[in-house]
Amino acid sequence: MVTLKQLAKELNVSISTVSKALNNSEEIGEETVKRVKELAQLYNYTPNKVALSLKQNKTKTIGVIIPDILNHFLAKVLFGIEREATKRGYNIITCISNESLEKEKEALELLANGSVDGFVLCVAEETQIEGEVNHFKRTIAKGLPIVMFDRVAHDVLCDKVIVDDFDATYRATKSMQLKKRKNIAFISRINDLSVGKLRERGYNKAILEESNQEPLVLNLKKKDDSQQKIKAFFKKHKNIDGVISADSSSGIIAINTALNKGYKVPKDISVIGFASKSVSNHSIPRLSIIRQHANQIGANAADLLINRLEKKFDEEIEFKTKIVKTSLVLSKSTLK
Amino acid sequence: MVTLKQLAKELNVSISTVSKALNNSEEIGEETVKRVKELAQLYNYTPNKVALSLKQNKTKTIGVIIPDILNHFLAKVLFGIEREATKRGYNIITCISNESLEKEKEALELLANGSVDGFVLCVAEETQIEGEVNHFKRTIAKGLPIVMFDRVAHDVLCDKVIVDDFDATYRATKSMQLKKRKNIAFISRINDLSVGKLRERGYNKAILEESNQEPLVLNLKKKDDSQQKIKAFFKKHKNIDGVISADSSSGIIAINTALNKGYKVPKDISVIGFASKSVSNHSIPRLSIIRQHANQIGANAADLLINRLEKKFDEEIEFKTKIVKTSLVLSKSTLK
DNA sequence: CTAAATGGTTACTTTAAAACAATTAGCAAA
DNA sequence: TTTGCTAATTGTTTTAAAGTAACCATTTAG
Repeated sequence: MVTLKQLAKELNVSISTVSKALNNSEEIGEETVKRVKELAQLYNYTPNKVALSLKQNKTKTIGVIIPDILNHFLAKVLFGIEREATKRGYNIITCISNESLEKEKEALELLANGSVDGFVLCVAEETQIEGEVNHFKRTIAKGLPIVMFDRVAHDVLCDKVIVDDFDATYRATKSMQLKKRKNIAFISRINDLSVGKLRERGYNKAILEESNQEPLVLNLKKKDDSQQKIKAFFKKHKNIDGVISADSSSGIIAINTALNKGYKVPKDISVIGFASKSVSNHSIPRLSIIRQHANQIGANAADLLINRLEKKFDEEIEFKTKIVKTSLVLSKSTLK
Repeated sequence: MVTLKQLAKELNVSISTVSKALNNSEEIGEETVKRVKELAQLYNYTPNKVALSLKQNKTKTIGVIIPDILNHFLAKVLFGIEREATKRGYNIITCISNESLEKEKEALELLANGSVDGFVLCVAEETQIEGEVNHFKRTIAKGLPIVMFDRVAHDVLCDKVIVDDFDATYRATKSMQLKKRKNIAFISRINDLSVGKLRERGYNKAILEESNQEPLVLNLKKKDDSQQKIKAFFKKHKNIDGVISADSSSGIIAINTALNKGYKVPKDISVIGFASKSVSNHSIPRLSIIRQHANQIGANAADLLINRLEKKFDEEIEFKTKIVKTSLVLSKSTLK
């Protein structure tokens, strides 16, 4: 890598002349500017990012902490974050908390030593279960803004981007009720998460609004064999005619299990699930999905953070909570 | 963030005394060391990463460029890279090339300005199609080592981590032939990729070793409706009794399509596909998979890079190509 | 001789370490 | 006992990493 120093030496001028010439300062003569720029081009000079960061006390880098990269939704959000960040001239440093509070803490502390200007993160499962928030507060107190997405800690003052989880399942359930479904079950593998609970509540509300319906919920654990559990669930509750699923796999597995047991989908059982378009292909008929627009969530989160990072000194920005609305995309796993 | 300077001022000693005391230098008195360490602890001092990077001319950061984060395999490799890197004290900066040559070039150049010490990457599809490699060579010439994984550019001298793609499909096909399958088809949505081609060749070899068998290949385009194409394929070739799939979705869709058409799986049609364990759940019976050990691939790639970064000046390490062997994990979509 | 034009010096960001300086202890000689 | 020297101990100064920018210096034109 060429440095200003080397260019200066070769041109027989001072370092600052080179710097100023490259930054189009008025103080440097036209001729000199030209000479400098030509040599810089020749050697493919680019300012050293690290020196710049040190001098300007900002890194143009965002720390992203996600609990699980294998979660398709989170991966997609990451994609959205990356794209928006890149567009605005930022890089992202990614850490994976693996749903662990300890790792989340470590990642925050590791990157809060000048490596990044701020954080975009999704709270780890363990953190949510234990209700721990001090590490977030400490980071913010250090002057590093945080934007939380999807799973958020409500008692931390920061920007947030969330999904209308409650509404989404409420509306999905309602839409099934409109088609005369009377025994709609709710299947979830994310009962420990804040969003999982919200989704269940949305479902519950819709069910309880019908005087003759009762909630019927199957909560799966991470280690459970979903196929078996769902199969047993269907066997126990023979009158199920609809399924709302809260995570990206349960819906698909529900359809396949129902088909396997001889039910017709959607005639006998209608299914709607939180999932992405690509996963919806994994069943025939295709799963009707609640799309979360993960891309947008990521883009919004990055946007909020960068806006805060680039605000002028005098302006105070209030903390915003942005809700990205889900869309119900009906495919053939539900009757039109 | 507290700096050495602030500590030094408060302690009435020089900056370097503080620095040395914190680094357990022999040159500083026991008493002073204690005083310094106590204050540093009190203020929660951590060395500024950026200043350290500048001074030591290394960032302890790896640039990771992946073509597609929504690809489950690639996401899993990223996970492996992240874990290994974290374990060895490195951070990763992630860029997504979106399968585009241009973006890949940009990412390389963007990060080659001192942001990272080296790269771990998977070659973008467009790059493979166009056979462009100069941007890689330029980066290596700048002194930034590259490790390529999965899709690699063979005429670039660097460390590589690959999968035994050819062998994997060869063995999978052979295993079906042993079970008396006579009309085994090959379905792929990644025909443009080097690995896709290798997988097809492995299949071809096994087929052509049987005098009375002919290759039967379905290449899907990205924009195709896989369900429809596969359905049509089955309709056209009614005697298919086995399917080998090269990508993570086709196998699942093949099973579901076969079931939908009334075939019994595995009795009438046996299916084996490249896929991950979690996806194999998306069919009943579960898809028999060729596991690529994406985690290990990532860990190996990070390992190779870090070893090279941390080598002593005098030692020359030869460029290695590590092959991570796939495992054939048979589930109920194939007969035992 | 002054002022505009141009470019150089120096300071600053943070850290580490080589080189150097100051202090003091210990010991020997007067 | 006192002086002087060496060497160990302890700490400071300086340099270096790459960059920007405030401030200062030189040159030349008018």
